[in-house]
Amino acid sequence: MGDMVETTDTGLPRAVAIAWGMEEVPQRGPSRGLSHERIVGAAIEIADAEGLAAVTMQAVAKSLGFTTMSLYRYVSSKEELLWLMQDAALAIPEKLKLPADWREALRVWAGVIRVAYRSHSWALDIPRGPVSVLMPNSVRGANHGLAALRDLPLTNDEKIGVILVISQHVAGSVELEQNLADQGVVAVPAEGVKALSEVITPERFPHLVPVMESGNYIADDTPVIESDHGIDPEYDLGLDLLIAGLEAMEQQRRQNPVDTE
Amino acid sequence: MGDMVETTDTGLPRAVAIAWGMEEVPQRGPSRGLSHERIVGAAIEIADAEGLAAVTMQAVAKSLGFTTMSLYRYVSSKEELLWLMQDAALAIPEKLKLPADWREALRVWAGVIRVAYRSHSWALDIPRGPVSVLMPNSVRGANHGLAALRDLPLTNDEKIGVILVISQHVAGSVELEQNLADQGVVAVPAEGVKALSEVITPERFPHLVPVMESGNYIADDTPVIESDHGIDPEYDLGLDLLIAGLEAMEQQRRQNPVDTE
DNA sequence: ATACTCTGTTTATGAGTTACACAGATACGC
DNA sequence: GCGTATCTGTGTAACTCATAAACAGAGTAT
Repeated sequence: MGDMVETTDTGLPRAVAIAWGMEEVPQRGPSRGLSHERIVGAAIEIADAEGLAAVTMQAVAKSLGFTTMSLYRYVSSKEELLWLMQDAALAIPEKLKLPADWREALRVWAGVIRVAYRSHSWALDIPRGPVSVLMPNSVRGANHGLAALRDLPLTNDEKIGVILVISQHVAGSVELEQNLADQGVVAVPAEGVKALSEVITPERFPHLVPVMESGNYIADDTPVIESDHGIDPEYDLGLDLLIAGLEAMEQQRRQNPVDTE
Repeated sequence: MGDMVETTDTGLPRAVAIAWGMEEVPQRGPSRGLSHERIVGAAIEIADAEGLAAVTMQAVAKSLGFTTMSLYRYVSSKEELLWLMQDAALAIPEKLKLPADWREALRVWAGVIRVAYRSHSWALDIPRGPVSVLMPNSVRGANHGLAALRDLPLTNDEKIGVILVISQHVAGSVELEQNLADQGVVAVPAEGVKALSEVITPERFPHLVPVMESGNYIADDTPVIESDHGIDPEYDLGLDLLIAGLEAMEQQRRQNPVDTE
């Protein structure tokens, strides 16, 4: 179940209302010294510089020159702040010029999302749930994805499925990239490889061992060169496969039409 | 960069050594009252029952009838315990009978991974990084994935890419499912939908709005029936597309061979 | 003017990880 | 056998966090 999400009087999660600029600014009290924008901006700066774990209410408040508790006048919990950060970090342009060919369009779209994730990869550590889906940049992203798929003979549900799958692939590959990067490439020294080879034997893992030996699966000591063994190939491969799969589906649909409403 | 990972004298991360049963049991002191297995088991029980957030060193120790600090004789940090939990939760059988046809084999393989993830979905909240890759069940999974791809005309690097992409899809869809489930379906009441419709207009989001209106994208109030609107379709769609993409790639390779070593 | 409401602050609580020092248990070297 | 080094589980305590509660003052509506 999970704890309840703070909602406004419209029934929308507060984070959603804030992100869409729908929160009513109070009239009566003293004028405010802070704003959601400034708070979220400060939090993002910290996350960029020192990682999401360094984003504490105290750190954010301090960087703004306010006390910790003052933030709670703008945000009802840290979770809410994280949602606002996630949305703000994933900036997607409202207007996006997409190529006519759907393949190209999908590539451009995926690229835009990828750039957004990569520029603030900590945003992926914040759970994406029903709240995130209603946030402005998520909505913008979905709109563009559907635009790219416009001419494909798919049902609405299928189109939504496709953009979900693709954006998940993008998110997954960026996340992998990030995790490999910041767990600080565990270069296994020669002695470690020897120890492992006593449990990872060809008899127990007949398909894996040959691949490991021929490739750079385990980097024995040699510090993995970043640019060389990045996961761009993994991103490209996945996208290529998905697009090729869609082409096949398109072919099939053209021969065997389905009511796409 | 991230903090350093605790390693043994072989240079392997301690979690890896423990999981493979390579840690040397001390000789001299009093006999041990606990074991890694019992600790990890207790932690998993808690995670299953109350979620990963409920797994605190204190909770685990208490459920075993020991003090919090006693755990640190077995595990050098909470992070290490989490890695052990992740591996133990993702139990993959060492032997797995795969169909001859690679398409079927991939489906079976993906299904096995999916079942593992689903049975302890909190395991997905633990970052998968270079350490995870060396853990026994990860190695087992990779081995089976490569077995499924045995007959495809791909290079080793491509095969690794494919199993990465697929397992990422599986992980992503289970994670989505979990997040939707435990953020407790934010059913937006009618008033909220109305508020949203003032910012999510057909003019600003021409491709999205029609889809939303025709489908069940936003569930307005009506409590979403679990079984109905699950994300099985999303999982299936992604897997279908990837497999269709691989078929296309196979075709192309058979006509235009490449040295797959 | 007066009452109401909102501001930012101070203070305090409770949960969490983990360092450190201790008393006792156990096996190894002689 | 005996001492010694080593390992056990425990108690205490330091430190970091999120956040509840009460408060004094600022600004607006009546």
